[in-house]
Parts: sequence; C-alpha cells; structure tokens
Amino acid sequence: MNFNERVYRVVSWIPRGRVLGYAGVASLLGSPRAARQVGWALSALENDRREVAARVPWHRVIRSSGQIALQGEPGRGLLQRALLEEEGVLFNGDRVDMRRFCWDFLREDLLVRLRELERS
DNA sequence: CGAGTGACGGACG
DNA sequence: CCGTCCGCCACTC
Repeated sequence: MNFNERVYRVVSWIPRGRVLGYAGVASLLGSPRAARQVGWALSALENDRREVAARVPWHRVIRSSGQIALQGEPGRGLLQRALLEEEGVLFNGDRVDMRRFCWDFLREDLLVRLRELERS
C-alpha cells in the first residue's frame, strides 16, 4: 500500500463534524513531519477514481491554523467550507476553532478504554 | 540518481 | 496577530 492509499485510509477515519490538520494525518501514518505529502496526496484525489474519492472526506483535512487550504482557488475553497459547515463545523472569520472541532483521537481512545474498564 | 515540487508547520521578529 | 523563512519528505522526471 503506497503513501497516498494510507492517507486516504486515515482520512476516512475522521468523524463527521471534526477536522484534522495535515500534520495530524501524517502523525497517524507514523510520519509526523510529512504534512506536505499529505496535502500532495489529497490533491491527487481529483485525478483518482470516483469510487475512491467518494469515500474520502478530504474536506475534513485543513491547516493546523484552522484555515482551509487553497483559498486562492475560489471553487474548491468555498466547497470545502460549505461541506464543513453542513456538518456543523463553525468558522470564526476565515478559520475553524480548532479547540472545539479538531479531532482528538487520543482522548477518544482513552475514553473508550475507560468505559471498558468501568464495565468490567 | 539528483533536482524540483508542493492542499504544510513551527520558529522567529 | 501578522508575514517570512526554512526544514520536511514522497513523488516525478
């Protein structure tokens, strides 16, 4: 499985209504400093097969600053923002409030483990 | 094999 | 809270 496919897999794990920075995706892949490659992989999505692109929520990956990438290109940037807002992600000016909407997968995992512990 | 290329990020002033 | 600079690394040619 090449790098792009691993990116797509991880991105598909981001829940509705949450976002993740490019570096966050890279960290989940085990290459915490490969943020730019994550962006490169997502840009390749548009040339990819439609079935592949359809199951990858690419819009949930944004800059760690909270801004969406490629604001220069009106079409895509606006689409990404619209898709996020549709999921309940709120913008403060031109950026997402990362403290509220960034997917904290670590905390999520800990909560699951705690619940299992209480049940036993 | 080496240089070029980014949907990036963090450091710094 | 800006704008800039530079390191990063998978991929291409």
